[in-house]
Amino acid sequence: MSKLPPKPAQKTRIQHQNEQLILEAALAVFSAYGYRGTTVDQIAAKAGLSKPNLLYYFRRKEDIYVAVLEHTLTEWLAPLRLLDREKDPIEELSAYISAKLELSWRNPAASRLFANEILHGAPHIEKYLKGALKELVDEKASVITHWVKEGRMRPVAPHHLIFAIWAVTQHYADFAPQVEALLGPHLDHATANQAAIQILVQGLKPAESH
Amino acid sequence: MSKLPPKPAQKTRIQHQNEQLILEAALAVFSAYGYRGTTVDQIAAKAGLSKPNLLYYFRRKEDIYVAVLEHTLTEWLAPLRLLDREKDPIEELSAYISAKLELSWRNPAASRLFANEILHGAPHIEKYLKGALKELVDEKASVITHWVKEGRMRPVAPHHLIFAIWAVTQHYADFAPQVEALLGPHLDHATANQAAIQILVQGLKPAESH
DNA sequence: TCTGGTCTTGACCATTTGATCAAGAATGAA
DNA sequence: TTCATTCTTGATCAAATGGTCAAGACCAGA
Repeated sequence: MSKLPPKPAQKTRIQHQNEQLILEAALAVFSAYGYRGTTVDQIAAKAGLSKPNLLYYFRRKEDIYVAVLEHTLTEWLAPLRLLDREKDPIEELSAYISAKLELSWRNPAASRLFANEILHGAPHIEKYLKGALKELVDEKASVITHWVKEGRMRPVAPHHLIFAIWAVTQHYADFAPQVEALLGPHLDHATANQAAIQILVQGLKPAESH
Repeated sequence: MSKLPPKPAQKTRIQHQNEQLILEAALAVFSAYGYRGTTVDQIAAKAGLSKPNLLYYFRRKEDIYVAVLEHTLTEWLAPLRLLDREKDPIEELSAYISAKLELSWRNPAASRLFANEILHGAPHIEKYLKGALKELVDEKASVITHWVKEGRMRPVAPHHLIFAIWAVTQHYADFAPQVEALLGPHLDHATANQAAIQILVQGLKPAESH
């Protein structure tokens, strides 16, 4: 919650740099071991700082966690904002799936951090889920409903469609060890991308379109 | 790994009963707080035993965890075995999705325990993933390929289809706080079930079938 | 160079927690 | 009832861990 760094609203060069180091290290460690499984020492070591020095920037372990979590949420949700009701639903949803998959490949740690938080009851982001997130999702759900009404896609429960897209795309990050164990060396981003789009979107094309 | 309970292969009535209590309590606590977030005291309290007494049945905390995890895997995978290559693919896959969803509603703790384990690198079940699980999944993937070859369903990457089904169905257990926050009181099992089947399976119907 | 604020750290503390153990209580077969 | 085995627990320990603090090093503007 409180960032600590002393009085001045103005950040020092060193402050900026070290906070960045800490956030990057914390993301890696928290996402790998969970909140309770992570020690302040681990984060400090990964960031190349001493433990007291790290605690100079973030007074409590929880402050680091919250900072990393909030820092991640924005990026993670950005693609959803792009859904445009004026454009073609199939193309829009396909693009959204691709964007989410790209995030999973590029930053799996962020996905896992988020998954872990929710898996354990989302104690730090309850307000966010019921506030900003719900607002955005409800809006995009209405876009889907709009598409359905216009006959541009088959009827579907919009919220559940969004859940399905999230579930499938984040699965490749969150369950990576399982995916790799089962696909072996055959794991290919392009193939996964194509399969995900086909599975999730094929059935939504309006009846007359093929 | 090692179960401890002394020499006799024969289990006492009390042994059987207390081990059961412990496994149930451990599933609840581990799935809620993760491995590191769980204390032996918590499990003992939930099971109604003293800590030393609990450690009489399972020597180490990790032994309890492994026992619960293995105990869960079998049940969790059972529905997949039922996929029958001789029957209709759409009906078979729909039934599989329903069965998996039913598990998520009935035993979300098991789903979360499993998700947490994989999320953190699957350190305890690596062999299982690459062994028994891979074997089963490869076999069922070949069933899907068989269906495709016979033209009974559209071409699809079989492993990715299985991933998608897992992802969507388990999402309702693993991300329950998010689902509830976004659906509010509108969360309805039947609706979710219908939506999941439609989204995942609709696009797989062969072209001429509608 | 001087100086006030910023940054860094070794030493330390209190608490939590996994695990042990000896001693006693309960159990059940003969 | 007897008694060997199984079961239970209060007391205790060592290690891990989040967090503090005082003292010193460093930095940048005047």
